[in-house]
Amino acid sequence: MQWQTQHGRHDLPWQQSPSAYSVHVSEIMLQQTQVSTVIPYFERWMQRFPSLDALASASEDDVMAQWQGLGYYSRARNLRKAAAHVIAEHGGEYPDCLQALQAIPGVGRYTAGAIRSFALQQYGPIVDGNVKRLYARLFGIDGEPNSSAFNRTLWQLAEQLTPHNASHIYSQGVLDLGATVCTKSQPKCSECPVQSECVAHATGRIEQLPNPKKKREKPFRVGHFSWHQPNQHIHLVKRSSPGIWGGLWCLPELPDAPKDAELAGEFIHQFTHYTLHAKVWRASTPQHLSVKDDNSVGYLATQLFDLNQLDQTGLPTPIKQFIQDRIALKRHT
DNA sequence: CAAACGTGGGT
DNA sequence: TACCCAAGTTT
Repeated sequence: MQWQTQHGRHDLPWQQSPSAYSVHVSEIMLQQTQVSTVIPYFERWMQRFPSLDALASASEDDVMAQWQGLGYYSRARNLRKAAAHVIAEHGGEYPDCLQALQAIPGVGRYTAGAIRSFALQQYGPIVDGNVKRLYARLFGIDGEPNSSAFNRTLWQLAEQLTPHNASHIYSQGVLDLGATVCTKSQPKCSECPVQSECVAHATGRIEQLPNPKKKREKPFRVGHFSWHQPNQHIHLVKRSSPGIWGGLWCLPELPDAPKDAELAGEFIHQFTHYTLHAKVWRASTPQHLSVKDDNSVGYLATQLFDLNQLDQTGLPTPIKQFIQDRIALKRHT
């Protein structure tokens, strides 16, 4: 806690006059996403949706457009649902017990602890990637990453070590220590306040802890999309959720390559769990059919968008990129 | 419990 | 280039 006060981070946007709402928003955005990526999104979000009420009364399309590019879009859909939930179930005031916090859509054990700590300044243990790395090294914990046994051990440590007074300073401390000193590669052990107590440092196992995750092979998938562009408009469909890019507007996805169609373009996109080879086919008529997640075909909301106002529409990043590249290309030829 | 769920930064 | 993985949650 002393280290946190002297060397921790204090100037992040969500640390300035934090409310339960702003802490909630920042914590959801920060899930699996780096601080530097989140900062501009957080600032725009708080401008556009400054309060729980503003968010609850916004349309899903508005919310998705603000989230566009951040990824893991269920976070945005859940955040909007969460605003309605807190208003309906708690009269617009965040609950303070961990169990009630975890009942909020999109809020799991980590985020519940973070809201307790950072917004309510109450006892709120947290375990995230930073904390796992820090504790695994400090206490020399081997174990399959993300196994229940490994997680159980870490949460138990967090619950024991987190103080009941000024919990927020401790929680921010372990977060910042993991993020800035006990880093994945080339940790700054000479700057670490607990170096003398660190099992991994004493036994020369910094590089081995936490244990590496076993990697799975990444499948390769082909996706077919249709391109229908009548006079400066582009035909898009709203994707269903759950499923990849759920809630975003996208080129209609086809079950197969259409017969006798002309290829408008193609691109490769890397997801965490698979590689997508997208082929985009010219269509003279709009395609209302779309492939759903389970490979079934359904009808989705469909709309023509002015090519000049795609900025205010939530599209998957590679699809938006493809459209913009193609428009620019056409302008030159 | 494994797998789904996005995108981009760092080495 | 090819990985790893980042303030995780849900199914």
